[in-house]
Amino acid sequence: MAPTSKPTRSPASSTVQPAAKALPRRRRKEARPQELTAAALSLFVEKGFAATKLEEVAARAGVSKGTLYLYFDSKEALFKAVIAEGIVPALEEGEALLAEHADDPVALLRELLYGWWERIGNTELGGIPKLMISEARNFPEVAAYYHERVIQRGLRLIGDAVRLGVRRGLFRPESPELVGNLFIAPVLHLSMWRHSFAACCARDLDADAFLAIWFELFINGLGVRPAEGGR
Amino acid sequence: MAPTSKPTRSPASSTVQPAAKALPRRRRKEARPQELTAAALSLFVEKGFAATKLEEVAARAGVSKGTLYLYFDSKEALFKAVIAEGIVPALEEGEALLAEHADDPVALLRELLYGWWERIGNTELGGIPKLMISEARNFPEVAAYYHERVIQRGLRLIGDAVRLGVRRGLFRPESPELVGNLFIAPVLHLSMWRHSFAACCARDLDADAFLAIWFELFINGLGVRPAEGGR
DNA sequence: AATTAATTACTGACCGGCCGGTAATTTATC
DNA sequence: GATAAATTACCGGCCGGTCAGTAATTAATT
Repeated sequence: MAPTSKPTRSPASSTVQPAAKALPRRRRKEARPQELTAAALSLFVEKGFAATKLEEVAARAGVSKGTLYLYFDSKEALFKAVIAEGIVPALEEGEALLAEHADDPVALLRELLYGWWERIGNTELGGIPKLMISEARNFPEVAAYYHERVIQRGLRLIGDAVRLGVRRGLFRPESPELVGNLFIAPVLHLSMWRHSFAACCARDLDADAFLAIWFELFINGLGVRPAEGGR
Repeated sequence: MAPTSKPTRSPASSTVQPAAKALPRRRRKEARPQELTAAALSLFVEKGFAATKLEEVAARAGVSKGTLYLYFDSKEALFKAVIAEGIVPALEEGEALLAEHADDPVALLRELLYGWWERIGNTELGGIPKLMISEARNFPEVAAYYHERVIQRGLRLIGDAVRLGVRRGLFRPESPELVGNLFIAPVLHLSMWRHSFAACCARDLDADAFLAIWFELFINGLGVRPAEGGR
C-alpha cells in the first residue's frame, strides 16, 4: 500500500518487476487496453484502488507507466474501465434470465444466485464488491458510476424476481427493495470474506454449502407461512 | 485516502485545522489517549485507515502530531487501540445475554440482533466492519488482531445461540458456523451500505424495516418445516 | 512566598521516500 | 524520414515518523 501509510510489511514482492523480461518492445495498440484493465483488475482486487501503484499495473501488463497514460487519462479512468468491462456483461446475462424463467420465480432466483457465483463471485471479479465498498466514499465519482450502472440495475433485477413471486402468491408481500438487499447480502458477505480476512488470516467458508443453506433458508423464510409466526 | 492517490477532490476540508482555536496549551495527560482514539475512530470510519492522516487525528483531538506519538508508537498501534476500546466492551455485553436467555434461543437471537444494532450498527462504531474488511489485506497484523478478538468471539456467540435452538428442535440442524455467518451478513450489509454508497451517492435503507424483515425471514426460514421443500 | 531548579507534556519544522502525472527521448514500422 | 508507439527521466506534493526545543507544572531552596 502506498497510501498514507504503507502496509509496512506486505507479503508480496514490493519491488516492481516486469511480467516478462525485456521483450523487444512490441507495438500492439489494439491489445493494450484489455491487457491493462486485466492487470489493473487483479491488482485493485488484491490491494485496493488507492494502494495500487500505476507502475505495478503497467509492469504486470508488460509495459511501462508512460504507456498506460497513452490509453487512460488518469487512474480513475482506468478504474471506470475495469468496472465497465468486468461487470456489465455479466449483468446483461442475468437480465436475460428474467425473460427465460418468468414462469418460475424460485427457479429464477436460484439461477441468479448460482449464476452470480459462477460468473462473478467465484472469479477474480468477486473482489469488486469489496473494492467498491472500500473506495466508494473516497472516490465518489467512481462510486456513482458503479451505483448507477451496476447496483441499481442488479437490485432492479432481483426486485423484479421477487415481485413475480409475490404476484403468484409464493412469497410474502414484503418490500422488494429490502428483500432484494437481503437476498444479495449473504453472497456479498461470502465474496467479501474471501477477499479480506480469508485472504490474510482466517479460514475460508465452504461456498457451496453456504449458498445451498442460504437459498433454502431464503425461499423457506420468504414463503407464505402455514399459521404461526416467528414473533 | 492519501495513499497512492488522493481522492483528488475530497468533499470535506483538506486543510487541517485544530478542533478548538488555540487554547493556552493545556496539559491533560490522563485524558489524551481517549481523546486521540475517539478522534481516530471517527476519521478512520470516515476516510479509512490508510487515507487518514495522523496530523488530522491530532488536530481533531486538539493536539499536535508529535503529541500523538507520545501516546502511540505508530499508526497501527493507534488502530489497534481504537478497535480494542470500541468493540470489545459491547461484545462482553452480548455474551452476558447468552446466559440470560438460555431458555429461549429465538429471544436470544432477537436481543443479539437489535442489541448489536443499537450498540454498534447505529453508532459511529458501525463503521468498523467496513473499515476492517477494507484494510484487512493491507494490514494483516491488525486484521489478525480483530479476527481473534472480535470476529471469532462474535461468531462463537451466535453459533452457541443457534446450537441451542437446534437442540430444542426449533431450528433445522445446519452448520452453526455457516448459519452464524448468514445471520450477521445482512446487518453487516446494512452498516456497510450506510458507510459507503449511502454516504456518497445513494439512498440509505430503512434500517428498522430491514431488521424486522430479516429477523422474521431468518427465524421462519431456519425453523423446522412442515413437509414440503423449497427445492 | 518568592525565586530557582528540575521535570514533563507538548510543539512544529523537517526529512526521506513514495507515487501520480508529464515531458523529452528513443525505438519501431511503413 | 516521418509518424506513431513506447520508454525513461523527472517533477511536485504528500505524509509517517523524528527531534530539538518550548511552555507548563512541580519540587526544592531560601
